[in-house]
Amino acid sequence: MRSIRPSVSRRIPESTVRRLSHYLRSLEELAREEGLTVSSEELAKRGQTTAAQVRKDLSHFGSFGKRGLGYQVDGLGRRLRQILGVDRTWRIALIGAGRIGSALFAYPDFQSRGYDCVAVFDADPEKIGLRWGDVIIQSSDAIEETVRAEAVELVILAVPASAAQDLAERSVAAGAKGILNFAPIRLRLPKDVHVEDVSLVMELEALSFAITQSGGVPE
Amino acid sequence: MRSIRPSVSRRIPESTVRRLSHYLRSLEELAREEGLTVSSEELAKRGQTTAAQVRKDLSHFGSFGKRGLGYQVDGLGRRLRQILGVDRTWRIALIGAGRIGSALFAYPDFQSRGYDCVAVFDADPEKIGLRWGDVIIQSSDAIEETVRAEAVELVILAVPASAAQDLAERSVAAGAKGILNFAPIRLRLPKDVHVEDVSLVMELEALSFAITQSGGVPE
DNA sequence: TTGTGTGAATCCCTTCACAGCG
DNA sequence: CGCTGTGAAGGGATTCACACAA
Repeated sequence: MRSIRPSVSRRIPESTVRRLSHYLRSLEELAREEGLTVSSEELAKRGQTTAAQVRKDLSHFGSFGKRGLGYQVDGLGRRLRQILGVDRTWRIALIGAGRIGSALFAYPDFQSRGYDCVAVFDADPEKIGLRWGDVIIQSSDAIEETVRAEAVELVILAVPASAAQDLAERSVAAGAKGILNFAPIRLRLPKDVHVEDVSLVMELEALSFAITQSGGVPE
Repeated sequence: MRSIRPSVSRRIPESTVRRLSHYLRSLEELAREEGLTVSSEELAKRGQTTAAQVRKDLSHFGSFGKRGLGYQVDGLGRRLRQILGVDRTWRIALIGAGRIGSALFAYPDFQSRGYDCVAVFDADPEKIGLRWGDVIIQSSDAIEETVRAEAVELVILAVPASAAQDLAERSVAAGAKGILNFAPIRLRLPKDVHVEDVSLVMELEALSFAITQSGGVPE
């Protein structure tokens, strides 16, 4: 039997993926309320984009709508979850049990959205051995072994910049395929490893720039 | 006297701003090490882009380099700080003193990069009155008054989605010009207010998508 | 000779407009 | 008639290539 997963030859830009996430979020809201179908118009309004954009985005993956009617809310939701790869559970590990790490660990949407944190690592001897929920914090030395043994696919890196590259490389060597990186450096990794950077400083600088440019700050 | 700030008529895309941040980061590293000049080549390598892109990005704001030589590290750094608007102190407020809020508050780069947190708000009566560093957590009811009185320009919103829109509107009404939004909703605000969204779920979904699409998941 | 600054060419994303299906 | 799906057009960002300055 052929693959049932909508996969695609054309390279899909990051911006499209972001919008797909938005559409999924909108569909989840709609499902909670009522409405069996949505139009691209309605999805566009909620996603802060245009109807044509919605249709084009979806068309990369197939024809999910009915002409004259719109899209079925639950049907499209299921397809989007398949497309985004969130119709399954992902095994993730958290590296860094500091402030950001602990905030992330407690983030309610992780578990509920199928991201199952199966390991936590930290370099601080004071933290090693502590129990967080179902997992016990391990030494960073155990990364290779545990990532491999637990079949961790995604790693959340919440450590200082100085440690990030090394820990990332070791995670990847042990089988991790994606990294959500909070450290303020650009990781150098094989190109088949996917990295998403979250840089608070950069976000703030983008705000500073926008406000400065828009003439709020004279002289 | 005319403005000394490099401001520009052409609309600068978000992606360019991101790269400018990267260049600044690279320049700071270079300044710590040695090297009085850098080439666009070198900046490109560190910023994960191309030399032509570096030159094009900078050319939007002026001619900062010397032909045959490159860019002066400290000089370009100063210009970039001006361009990004980080050659000054920004008064910010943190709304939401939960896990994410407290992690952000303690984030060392905030203070060191000129973001001065002058107020913290929370809705939880247990938290109101607590002292964090130099500030005392206030009730969310005080947002209008304090944002105005303290001349807060930037707000970091780290509250549940259900409260975000209201608190954002009130901050803006009191004078805030930019919002760094951690709540998983699209805020609807006047278009002269700048919003940057940080959505952990979306970042994870982007990773899931990339891994799924790159054929890691057969069948 | 080296490396910037920049028009021109290219590529890619978004928008348009409409054919076609329900 | 309503709304999707999609080729074509349009617009913006990136890349190319080279004149030119040090």
